[in-house]
Amino acid sequence: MGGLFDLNDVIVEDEEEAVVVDADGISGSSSSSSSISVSGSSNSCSSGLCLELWQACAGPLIFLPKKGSIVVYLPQGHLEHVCELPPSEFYNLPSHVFCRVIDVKLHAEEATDEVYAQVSMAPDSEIEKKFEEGEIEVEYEEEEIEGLSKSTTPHMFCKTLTASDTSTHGGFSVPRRAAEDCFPPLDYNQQRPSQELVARDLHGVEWKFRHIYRGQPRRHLLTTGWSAFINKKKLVSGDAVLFLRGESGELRLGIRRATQFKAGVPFSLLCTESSKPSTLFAVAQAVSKKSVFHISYTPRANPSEFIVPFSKFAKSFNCSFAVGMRFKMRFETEDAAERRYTGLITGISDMDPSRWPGSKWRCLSVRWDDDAEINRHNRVSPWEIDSSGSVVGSGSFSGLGSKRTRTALPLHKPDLSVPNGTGFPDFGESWRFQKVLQGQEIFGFSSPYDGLDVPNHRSSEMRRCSSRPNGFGAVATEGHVRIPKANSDIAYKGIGFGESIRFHKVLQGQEIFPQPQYGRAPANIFAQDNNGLRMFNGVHQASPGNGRSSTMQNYNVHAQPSKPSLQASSPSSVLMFQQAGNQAGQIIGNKGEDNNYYGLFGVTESMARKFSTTPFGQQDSAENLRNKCSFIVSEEPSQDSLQLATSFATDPAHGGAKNLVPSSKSSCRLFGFPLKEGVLVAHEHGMSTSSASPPSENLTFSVSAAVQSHLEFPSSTSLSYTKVGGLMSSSLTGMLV
Amino acid sequence: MGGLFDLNDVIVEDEEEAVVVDADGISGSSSSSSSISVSGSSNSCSSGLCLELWQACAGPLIFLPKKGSIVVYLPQGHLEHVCELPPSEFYNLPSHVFCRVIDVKLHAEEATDEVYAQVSMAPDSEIEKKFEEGEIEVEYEEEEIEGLSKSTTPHMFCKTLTASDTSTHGGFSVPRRAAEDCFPPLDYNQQRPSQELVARDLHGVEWKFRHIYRGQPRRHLLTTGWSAFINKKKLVSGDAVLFLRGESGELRLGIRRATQFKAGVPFSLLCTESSKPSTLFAVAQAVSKKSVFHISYTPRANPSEFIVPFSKFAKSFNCSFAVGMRFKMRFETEDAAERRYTGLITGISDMDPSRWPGSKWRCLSVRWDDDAEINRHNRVSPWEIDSSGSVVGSGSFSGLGSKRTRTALPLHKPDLSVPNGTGFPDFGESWRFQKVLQGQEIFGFSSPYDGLDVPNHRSSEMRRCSSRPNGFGAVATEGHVRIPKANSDIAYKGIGFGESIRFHKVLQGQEIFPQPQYGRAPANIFAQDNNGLRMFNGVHQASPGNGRSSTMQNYNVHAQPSKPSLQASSPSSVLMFQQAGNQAGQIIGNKGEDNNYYGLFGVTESMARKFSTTPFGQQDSAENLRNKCSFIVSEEPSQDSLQLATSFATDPAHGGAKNLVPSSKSSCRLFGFPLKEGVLVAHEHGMSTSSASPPSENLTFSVSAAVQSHLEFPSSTSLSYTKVGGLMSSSLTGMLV
DNA sequence: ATGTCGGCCCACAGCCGACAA
DNA sequence: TTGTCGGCTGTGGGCCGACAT
Repeated sequence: MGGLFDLNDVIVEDEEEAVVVDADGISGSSSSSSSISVSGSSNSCSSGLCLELWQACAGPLIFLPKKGSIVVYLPQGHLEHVCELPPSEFYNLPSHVFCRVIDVKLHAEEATDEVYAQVSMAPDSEIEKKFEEGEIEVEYEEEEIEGLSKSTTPHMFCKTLTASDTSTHGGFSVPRRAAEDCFPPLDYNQQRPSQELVARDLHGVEWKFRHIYRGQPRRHLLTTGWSAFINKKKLVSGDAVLFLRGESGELRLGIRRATQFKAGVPFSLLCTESSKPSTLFAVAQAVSKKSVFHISYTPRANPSEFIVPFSKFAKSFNCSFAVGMRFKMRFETEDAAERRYTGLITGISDMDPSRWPGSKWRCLSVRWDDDAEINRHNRVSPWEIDSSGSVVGSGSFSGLGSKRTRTALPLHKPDLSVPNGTGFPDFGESWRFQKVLQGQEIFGFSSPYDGLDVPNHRSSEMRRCSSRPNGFGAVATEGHVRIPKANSDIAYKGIGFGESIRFHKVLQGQEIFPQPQYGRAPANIFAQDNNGLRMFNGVHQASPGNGRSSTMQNYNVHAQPSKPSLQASSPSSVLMFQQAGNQAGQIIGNKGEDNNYYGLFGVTESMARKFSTTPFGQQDSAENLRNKCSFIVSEEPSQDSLQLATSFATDPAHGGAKNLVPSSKSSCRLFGFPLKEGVLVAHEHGMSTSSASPPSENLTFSVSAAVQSHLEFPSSTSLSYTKVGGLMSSSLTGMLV
Repeated sequence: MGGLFDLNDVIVEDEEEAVVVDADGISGSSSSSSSISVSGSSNSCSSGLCLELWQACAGPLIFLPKKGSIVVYLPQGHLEHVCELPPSEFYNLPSHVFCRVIDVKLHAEEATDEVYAQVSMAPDSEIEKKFEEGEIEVEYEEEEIEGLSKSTTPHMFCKTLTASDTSTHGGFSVPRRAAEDCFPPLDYNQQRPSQELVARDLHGVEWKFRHIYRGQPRRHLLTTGWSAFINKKKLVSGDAVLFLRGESGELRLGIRRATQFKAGVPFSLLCTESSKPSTLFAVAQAVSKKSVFHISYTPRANPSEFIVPFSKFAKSFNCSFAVGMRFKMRFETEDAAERRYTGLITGISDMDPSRWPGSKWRCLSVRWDDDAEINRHNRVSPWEIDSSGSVVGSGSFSGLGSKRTRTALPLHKPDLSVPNGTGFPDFGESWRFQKVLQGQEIFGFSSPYDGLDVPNHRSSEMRRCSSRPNGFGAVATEGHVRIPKANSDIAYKGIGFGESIRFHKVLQGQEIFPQPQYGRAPANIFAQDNNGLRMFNGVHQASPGNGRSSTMQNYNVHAQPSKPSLQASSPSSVLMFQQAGNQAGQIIGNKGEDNNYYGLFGVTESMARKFSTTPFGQQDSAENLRNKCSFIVSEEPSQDSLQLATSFATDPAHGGAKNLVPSSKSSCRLFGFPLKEGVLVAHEHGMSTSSASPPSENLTFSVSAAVQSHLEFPSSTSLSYTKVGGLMSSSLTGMLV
């Protein structure tokens, strides 16, 4: 019995004390839960509740906003998240609110260890305006969106508890790898090596376990102290525990209860402390007054993603979705693993047509491929769909996801060197810009469809996806407003065109190194397979051969052998094109299938392919048009919008528009350069590639179409083109009657 | 081992289910606590939470208002009761609000079994008005005020748990009497008689215990099932359990946790569910709008009696309190027993002079005789003092409590045979009543003091105790408006003089049987010891020889051998006089001892003694004056009041007053007859004593003095003397300039 | 590699009368 | 009469390797 020591009386405190820790030293004042203030990407784990542990408990798929970052707040999602009858004021909120994250505090409920966050946000009208005008460029950092757990916490494991683990009869059987990876090494020379482990939970409470290596065959076990933990935490078979070894070797201990949305009451809450401080009324008030508001976010209790990173949201704006499209989505499986599921978009319609018409919240009706699964909504939001883009259906249809796109007509480029006072060109100025416009083009919509038995609706089915009924956002312009990295302390008042001067310089090195995302490796952008040009966004974590994301796997297989000229290594951030014969675009006008959208489409992949052979300048416009015009939907088929769309495409009388008609056939290599990516490139390459490209390559064009059927205010469409300080800026502005 | 049976698996449900029961069949909708609606004196105990059990758990001293009864709501007390910062509106409430009790729902907290009640009350301006005008007569039913447990629940016992009872080592030792009284009989022929007991707690949850009679010597024990109960309820040594056998033999089981106000957190709550629905703001709003409001009353958590039965409150208005007076008060001791404590009034002042000037809430500063005791306030409200009246101090002073008194000038007696339509005389009508009044008298204040070294303040110290700053209540009239019994469904609109006709009849039997209180036995009223006349209120439950209420014990000893003419048996409801030499009265003008009252006094005991030698008619007036003029206090010494007082006493020019000046030396046997007591007497004696007394003895006199220093409205003083229908009624009404 | 089980030990809940207050 | 204690016993927590997957 050598080496056996009794831990019976050194386990943990018996009292359930509320341990409040706050990394900022400013107490969260919540006595019933632990808390930590998260500022930026600070990984400080000194107190009980550390970011990594929180994120690990929340799960890898949980998005945690960062202080200073920009997010989109979705009232509808919030409504789903809380168990509160909203006041009528709440319904006056827009369907989405662009916000700057003021503060994020991490909490864990004292009783259940349920993780939640209290997020303070300030509606940001600047961002909103810029987004509407298409001036915000989506910065792509998946790390900001997805969880940090895997990348930043090397030594961790999560095990779903077995019946044996949770019975009173014995202890906890530690998987060998996990023990070797996370626990201090044992002296295996002893007959029964053992040691005492001390791990702190989310509240900073210490738990002590006897860790022994014994049995025949040998295995790692936690014995003494384990049942106390099980009992205190009320863990049952099916719940999961996770151990996490910090940098300095200290152990963290978290739990993930089994998701129990199925049969009625979730274990956790639905209506507990974490939902208290929200009070939708306060939110409604604050949002309408553009002042800071506070929400409580309990990610595991209700998977309603009502705070979405701006980039994810914006990207979804740029993606095409159509009935019949196939897609993938990531989910957490019951055993806390991650898994991709595929499904089919069966309809596109408002979730709540009366209260939030035009909202994209769960606007996609879907049917999942594996039917019997519950736990998944049959309505999803566009941004929930895997960012790698849509997946090819059964040979009949091609969805398109693009990494970097723009929204609609008209497009213009801001004056980078001589910003005006506001940072935005006003209406009068836009005419000035028109003079210098060049290389831009307006397309009508000619979108043959195939598959799905819906007859010729084509362009008449075009709808603009207006985020608000009054249709602001009808004019989208492209600017180069940079969204600062999430963890920055950059005052967001300062991010106007003044900053864009900096971009001017770094743009020098941009050239043909697009999208170096994730900061991990240079991007592999273009992959051409037998059928045409494909762009990948392959940042899925498919373990080769496990068959889970076989579709993506296949794309990788296709892409890699045929890699083109550019330096390419990791499959991150790759746009994906699909060859679909000569179909110029896919428009599914599935009239009436869902309640109030007749159909939805964007300028599709094949359209882009077609334009990809045009010379550079025009190319860019075409690409932008394709991207920006996706998701053009309005509530009713309107002759106005139809006329506008076709007039852009055909009427040369629109000021300067005729100059923008694309000629044809150029490389698409310069498509989709977010300015921020340029910055990243410059940083990564040390500004070393500053000279090669011709001046025109420094330009970024975008096209926005003002298509608005409800004319609550004068919609304008303008086109302008200006060159200032070596940078060309274009804007198309046209008055819509 | 015969007779042993295993109950281990039939104990109780392990799940802590919320059992909601409602005797009305209308669910209380509270899922976290049991509830029952109490209507009137319904003793229905069919559901889990029965009134008797609730009252037993609350304790015998807890007042539980009844639906339909009249109570006084005291905002200051409410403030002490809750843990809520009151809104400013709350401070605008009057210091006391007369209310009709609309509904009472009994609850018990699910987690702690803490009993609480949710009371709905409606401010009743009629009652308020009538009270101010002195038209309301205090009906005396102690049962309404005190708990019902003793009188209505015959088979019950309460035992404070010993260390052995609560240890895991053994079971619960049942006192023999208790077991025999409450439990089904055992078959004592068996060697170890045992049975299974099933008892339901406040929530209706069943608990099963093995009841065995064993050991040497034999004793009753609860074994199997007991520790489960202890553990579930988290009972510790010092807490008490109580068993209660209902009519149909079913067992009830309640707990009374040890009071733990001493060291910080009371076990129970301070801020739990029961305090939620109050929200002082809502109360403030409702009261100001005279609409129904709801409060939550947790009697054991905080002994703040902020709902007082009207009779108790009104009676306290009629009692004299003066600095230096000795008094008794009942308390629950730590072992859940009842005990009287005595103390000395050391000051009379506003508790919160700025916010509630003139409020009687805890207006008495007291010093307790047994010093070291905590748990007791050093400020008490007048109505908390034992209803039997004050107790004689250390030979220096005698307080006097009278059963039935009136308030102030002017007083009049209603027309018993011709009720007016409203049931209440208005001011004009009071003149009409004056005609039929008779036998009433007004006394000035001539109040020599002795004891306590305060110099000659006497009448100059006289203050009117105005319950509201504007001094309503300055004119009090006497009527015979009867407050219906609490449990009655009598519409309170109908309680006018019509009913008082009844009094007319029962008054016949009134004669000299005063204060048959508690409805238990004929009253022993007068007891004369060596030093003089004493009146007892001896309804304490002093177990002889335990030394707990030795003072009262002594009084009893004194009283009984010398009982006077009246039939007297139990020591209930006995007025007590104390001979204090020739000291005519005790007026302590302890100027400045408390903040804004210079002093306070009523017509004191010695005054009454002095008058007790006068012939009957005057006697009665004197008594009434003493009672009614008690608590005459104004914020400042006023010449007006002084003049008035002395003029009453000395000026024979006041109409009829000279007739009423007490001559001297008569028995005090007729002092202090509340009309209601007359009723009770009549009931108890079956109207049998209707003839013997001379006509004058059938009269009831009362004198009220309108002594108001702040003349916000014309104070009036009138005196009239009338004989109507064999009843003499007098009223003095004089206009005070 | 690890989930489950039987064997075993031991702490403690809990029933008993003895004893004393 | 009843509070506390020592004695006794049964239950179940919990550590162990065996065995099977």
